[in-house]
Amino acid sequence: MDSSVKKNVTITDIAAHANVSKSTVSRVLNDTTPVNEDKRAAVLAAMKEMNFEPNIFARGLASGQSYTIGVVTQNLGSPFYDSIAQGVIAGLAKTAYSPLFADAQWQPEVGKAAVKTLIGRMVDGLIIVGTCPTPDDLEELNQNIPMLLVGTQVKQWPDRCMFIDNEQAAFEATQHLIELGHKKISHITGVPTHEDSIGRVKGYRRALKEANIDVDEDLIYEGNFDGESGVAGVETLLKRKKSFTAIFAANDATAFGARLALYRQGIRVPEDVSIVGFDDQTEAALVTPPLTTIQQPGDEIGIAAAETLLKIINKQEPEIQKLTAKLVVRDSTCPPSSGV
Amino acid sequence: MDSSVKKNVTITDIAAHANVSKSTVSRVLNDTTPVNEDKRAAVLAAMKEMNFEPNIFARGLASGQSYTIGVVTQNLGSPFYDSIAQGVIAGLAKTAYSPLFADAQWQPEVGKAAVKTLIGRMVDGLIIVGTCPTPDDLEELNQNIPMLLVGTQVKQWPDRCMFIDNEQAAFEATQHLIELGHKKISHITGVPTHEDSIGRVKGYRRALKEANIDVDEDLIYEGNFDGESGVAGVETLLKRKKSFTAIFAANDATAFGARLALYRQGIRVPEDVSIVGFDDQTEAALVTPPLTTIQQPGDEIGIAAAETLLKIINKQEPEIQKLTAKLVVRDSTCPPSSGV
DNA sequence: TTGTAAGCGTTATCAT
DNA sequence: ATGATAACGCTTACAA
Repeated sequence: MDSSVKKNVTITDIAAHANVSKSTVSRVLNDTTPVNEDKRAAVLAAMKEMNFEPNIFARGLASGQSYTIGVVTQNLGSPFYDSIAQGVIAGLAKTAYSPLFADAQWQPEVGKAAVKTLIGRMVDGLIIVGTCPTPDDLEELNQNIPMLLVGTQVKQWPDRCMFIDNEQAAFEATQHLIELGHKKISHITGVPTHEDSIGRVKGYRRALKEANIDVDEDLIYEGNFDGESGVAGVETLLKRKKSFTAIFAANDATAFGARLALYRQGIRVPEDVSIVGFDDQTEAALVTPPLTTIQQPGDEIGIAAAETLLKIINKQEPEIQKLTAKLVVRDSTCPPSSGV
Repeated sequence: MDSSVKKNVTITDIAAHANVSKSTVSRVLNDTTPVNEDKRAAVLAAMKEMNFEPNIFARGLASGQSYTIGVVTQNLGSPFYDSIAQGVIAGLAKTAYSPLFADAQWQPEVGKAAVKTLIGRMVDGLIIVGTCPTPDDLEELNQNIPMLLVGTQVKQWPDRCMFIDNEQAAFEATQHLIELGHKKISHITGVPTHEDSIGRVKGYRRALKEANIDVDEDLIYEGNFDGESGVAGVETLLKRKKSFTAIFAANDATAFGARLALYRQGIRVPEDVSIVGFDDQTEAALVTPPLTTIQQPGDEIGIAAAETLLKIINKQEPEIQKLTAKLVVRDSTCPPSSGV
């Protein structure tokens, strides 16, 4: 709690105080070479007494290490990605590393700039949440710096991606509906080009196929992961006059939107139409009716990502954990009745 | 799309390429001294061509500045605080500064450690989201480093806090209900000791008082800002057998919880009970019925905070903007009928 | 306006 | 095991 604004204490000061050379001080600081016990003690004492704190810039400049992890986020306010970011912060909290954030706004250009900034800041590794740089850029990156893609799947880098099996999860979501007796199941997709979305569509189709239910393309609506597309999806479906008794939405936001559109038409959930979402964001348990959804543990993913990246940085075996999503059944699904 | 992995480009390289000295390159980089237009152009061209990115450590070491802003967050997954954090990222995006995050988990101890880490990393300024260090710690901090508290109000530092007028906003929320004809209005509070919560309670009381409605203490339930407390609040209210026709919830999450509890009891919203929330988080517009709430622009607050802090750092006039919240009327409120 | 050169506080490479 | 000393990349007097 000393306030003095005097010059910062440097290893040179410590060296003088402990009667050793700068190098020795550096050695005890980094534990890189054996140092005699008495000298080490003297140095440690001096450091304590003088309240020494190493200058991270000098350190970084000289060593090339920054003890900083760059995190590229997508400022879409998506609760899932937010929770991943929070997880990364948590995962790094007890380590010597700190997370440095930059935002890509879902734009490859911006993402590229963000990465550039981060690299300019000499980050020791990169966690890219929700993709964004193009595969080419990624390829280039991956050779220069330890990197991990999180919350999404990029084919090119199976061992550098941390994601859940979207297809399988979507399969289970759809299967849940089928087991309840539904046959006319609609799917409102996410951004069609997004890997996650593609996987979920696949799972949906596979579940239907395995149950010998023909896929009716008119029951599939191409959305974009946000609430509005859920609203639009239901409105379109209704306009098409196709009857359906259930909806599998690509994520919770979409599910909320779909539920709202049904509400406006006086169509009951789940009595008339069942809904399954994807993400299990906080609100899923609070909406009416509480939403049956796929639980995707964003924070755990973030924590695991941080740990894994640190291992990669320290040249340990990467060991990508396979994170699993699971179905959480709440009140938005039930056996079909009339349908709509 | 050049891929070469060669050594990083330094100002020395740029200098050579542009036929000037290192100093000149530094000058155009920092805009600190006039430089001839042709040389400046040559330097700029070289920087672009060689894809130059200044090394932040070298810079920091030489100048004492880090071009880094420390951001202390509260990992509560609260959408409001998340959006502030996103806003800070956005506000810093186009500047030379980058945000360095650390998490305080709503614990003063952890917050203190977080701040220490950040300072050890020589951040040029500190943005503390949602408070956490104790006032004493803050006092000490404020003298050593430019600092801004965001999304909350701490009496001691009126000119270092960026927050909306909670009392006024709550007043308007309650007034809206009163104008619709409600007289028996319940309030489910946030964390009782939290400044924001205290302000909202005050606004609620003032609105009732100005309308000559007696405050019924039994209609006030002490919650804690999360969904569960909304559920518990309504259950308690119902158990107390006090009738009420409207609820003003301390935030949206609480409102969602309250709405769910009512739903479970078969009590309709808004026909039987109107609800007003606070925050206008994304889901507020998607729940059923869409929630009338106070719109608190988290991202704008974050952006403004970043800009303000930068001004403080650069010794310009602080000029704390007074950010305003406004009522967004949706479908969860209507004139009272029977009530419950 | 521009260039030279001396730091900034560490780490890393040599010898010793 | 320890100590000089040269980097690391940039800023900043000080000269010119």
